[in-house]
Amino acid sequence: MRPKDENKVDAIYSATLLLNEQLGFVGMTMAKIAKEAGIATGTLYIYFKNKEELINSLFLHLKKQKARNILDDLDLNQPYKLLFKELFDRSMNSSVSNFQEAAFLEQYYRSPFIDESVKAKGMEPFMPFFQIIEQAKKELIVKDVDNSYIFACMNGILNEFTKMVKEEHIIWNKKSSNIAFEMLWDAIKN
Amino acid sequence: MRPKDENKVDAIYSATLLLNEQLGFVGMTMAKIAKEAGIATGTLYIYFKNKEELINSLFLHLKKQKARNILDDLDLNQPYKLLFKELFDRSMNSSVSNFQEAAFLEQYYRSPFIDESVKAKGMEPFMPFFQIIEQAKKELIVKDVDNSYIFACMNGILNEFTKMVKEEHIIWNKKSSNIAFEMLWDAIKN
DNA sequence: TTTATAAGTGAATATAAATTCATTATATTT
DNA sequence: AAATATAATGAATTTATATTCACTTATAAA
Repeated sequence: MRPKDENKVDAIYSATLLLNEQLGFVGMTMAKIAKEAGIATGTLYIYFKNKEELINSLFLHLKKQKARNILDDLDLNQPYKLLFKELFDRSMNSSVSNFQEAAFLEQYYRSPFIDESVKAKGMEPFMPFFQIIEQAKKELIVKDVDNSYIFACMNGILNEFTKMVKEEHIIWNKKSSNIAFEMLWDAIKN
Repeated sequence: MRPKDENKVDAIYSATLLLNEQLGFVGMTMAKIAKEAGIATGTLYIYFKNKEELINSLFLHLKKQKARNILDDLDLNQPYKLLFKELFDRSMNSSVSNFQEAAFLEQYYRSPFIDESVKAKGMEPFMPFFQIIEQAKKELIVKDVDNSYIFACMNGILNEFTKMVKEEHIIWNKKSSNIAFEMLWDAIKN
């Protein structure tokens, strides 16, 4: 027998992300994905049943990767402000160095390919993050508002700063990340 | 002669927005748009040269509409915090009651249909808004940081709250809008 | 009324994309 | 080294979508 070349999955994912960044889901055809990945069109169908499955697999892959980037080896025994700064920096670094992810998610969430159960599964790796917010609220560090509000502020600010950095309206370095974080912290701190 | 029925343009825009909301640009075909608008496919091509032109026209239409919603008859002679609250409420009301707009823009900005000159033209109606921020910074009301930072915070928080409201994680009323605004204000105030 | 002109139609055509499949190439196993 | 199972290929097929066009209908002007 001949084994599958698991590098190909990565190549396919990369190609898909690149094409999405450039042209969105509309411009992302199976033929172009294959060409960009350096394989034949038919080979795509050896690794994925069809386009829908390819897209949903990539979605889960990105979610898991992001959760790892943000949560792996996180030191929980530090003052909350530092902990949130750490989370903020990790999120920004992950988003900025992997901007294609955000671009992909935007398209995914409003596409005919989306699978609601897959979407829900994508949240699972982030559970520890929600627990941190809960705990910070209990200890009166963070505003006593519904989780959604905290979440909206963090996510919203993160998303927009990522875009600003990507569009080169902001240079991302220690100074700018401190300014940005202080704004976020002011928004959510008690 | 027979005149064009200008109501049809509105019907086409509405149909396009609805389809985009449901299925994104991928699921938005000319045949479906026509059917949803209650006209024949061919009629679309009387009002718009092709799909690209339809999409770019709709983009400009939405931008102008939003600028009107936010800026028309704005009372500039009030304390800055109230002025920003007014802007925040108007933006949220406009976004929430017209969520399809945000969904459309998300897809538009990363599609093969985008026309950079049209995109730039879409910013024009918002110039007065930028001037308000500038002035508030001069008067030391708002943090003395680059405009992009202020903008990222406002936009980010607005976007995320809109999504939260749309996904029914937050109910939008006087109370919740006050909480949300206080978070935003804390983020940008000096 | 009649006529001229453009709107409106939807089936037909052209184009493009997803998927299949007969065939070839390659890595394991015996 | 031969046999075998699966990966890989890319042209052919199927399916979907944008656009056109011959024709019909509605309206304004004559």
